[in-house]
Amino acid sequence: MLREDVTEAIRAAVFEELAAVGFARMSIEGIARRAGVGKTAVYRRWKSKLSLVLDLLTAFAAQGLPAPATGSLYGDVRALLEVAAHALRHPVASQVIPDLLVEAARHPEIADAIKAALLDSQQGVAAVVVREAVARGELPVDADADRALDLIIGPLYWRLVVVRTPLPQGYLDDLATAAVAALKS
Amino acid sequence: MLREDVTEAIRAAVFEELAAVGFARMSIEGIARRAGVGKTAVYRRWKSKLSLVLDLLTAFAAQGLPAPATGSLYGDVRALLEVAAHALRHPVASQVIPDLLVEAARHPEIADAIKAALLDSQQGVAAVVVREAVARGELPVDADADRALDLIIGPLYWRLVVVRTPLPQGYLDDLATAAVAALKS
DNA sequence: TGACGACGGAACGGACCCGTTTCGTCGCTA
DNA sequence: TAGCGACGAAACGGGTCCGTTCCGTCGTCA
Repeated sequence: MLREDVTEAIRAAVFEELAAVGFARMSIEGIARRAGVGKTAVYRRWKSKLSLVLDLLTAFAAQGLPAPATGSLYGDVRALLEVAAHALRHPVASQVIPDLLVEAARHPEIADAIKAALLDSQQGVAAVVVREAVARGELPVDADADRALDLIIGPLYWRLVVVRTPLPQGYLDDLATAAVAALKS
Repeated sequence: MLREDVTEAIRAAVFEELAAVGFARMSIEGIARRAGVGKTAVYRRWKSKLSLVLDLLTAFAAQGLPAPATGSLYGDVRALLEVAAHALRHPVASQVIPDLLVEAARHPEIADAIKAALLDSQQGVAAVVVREAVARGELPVDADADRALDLIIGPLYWRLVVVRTPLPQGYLDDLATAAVAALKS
């Protein structure tokens, strides 16, 4: 009989707190405070900070990711970059994702959850894109999907999350062209 | 008249503590404990956790990074990847660097220090590599050094730090080939 | 040999958080 | 309308860390 609106307020607060202070500094008291809720309401639902975050991640994983099907390798790559750039430009996501990736190195549960929520679906999409490009004859039959993902997402992630420099006009088109050239090499 | 051996022990402890628990969880008490030193010795030298880390970063920045000069674009790119992979495979560095990058979003001072310690020197090296490749006619005259760095380092960083999957045999060679193809596109 | 100063250790009051318990309130549902 | 249960608030003892202060020790230099 837990009230759903309270549950949702807590979930939202976790997300905001994660972005604001990061997993390491995040506290149950802080979450309850931000959610306008008693600590009891939080502990009634989750047993620790970690399970709270894992719950959020698995909910996110359930969404899945649609594979693009534009009919050309360039089009598919460009679409992938668009989706990724949109996600990584989100101020909250661009803060939360790297933070959790760092914590993943210390908490295997987080590593597993992130793998399930983000990496697996991305790798799945990359596999589909590569397979279709091979079927069209755009890539050799021994093309590797993991390598493809590295070449497509890597530069964008580096630029948006690590360097954090604004992208020039047309940069995604440029990256897509470069990635296709790299894939065919 | 501060004892240099104590100073050095503290610096080493900061590095280890940073790798073990991250900047957010790191405490002066923990550093002193790990260094086998009184808190007083730390506060006598630095005024806060932040200045401690900034000091470490600027010391690191002073080292600089030599630009490769192998005589070919592929050779230079391959050499860059080798150096970066060596650094990012280091268990301590691969923990500390992403952690500080995340904190950089919350502390402008850290962002500046990282830019000076890592990004600027890398961008400088990339600029040299691109300029020489242009001089050799391997790249068009309008080749962009920032884009080059994204294409070279991005996939490697993504793979080593985000996905954290072991690299297959010959993967650096492969990445170098792919990066060169991307650069020429 | 005496004075100086950095040292490690211990303690300070204050802050924050942990996870738990108790309380009175409020909104369901029977 | 009576009862049940989730709610927010507050307090609990216990923990860690903050930045500071005091102390007794030890090495150095005059």
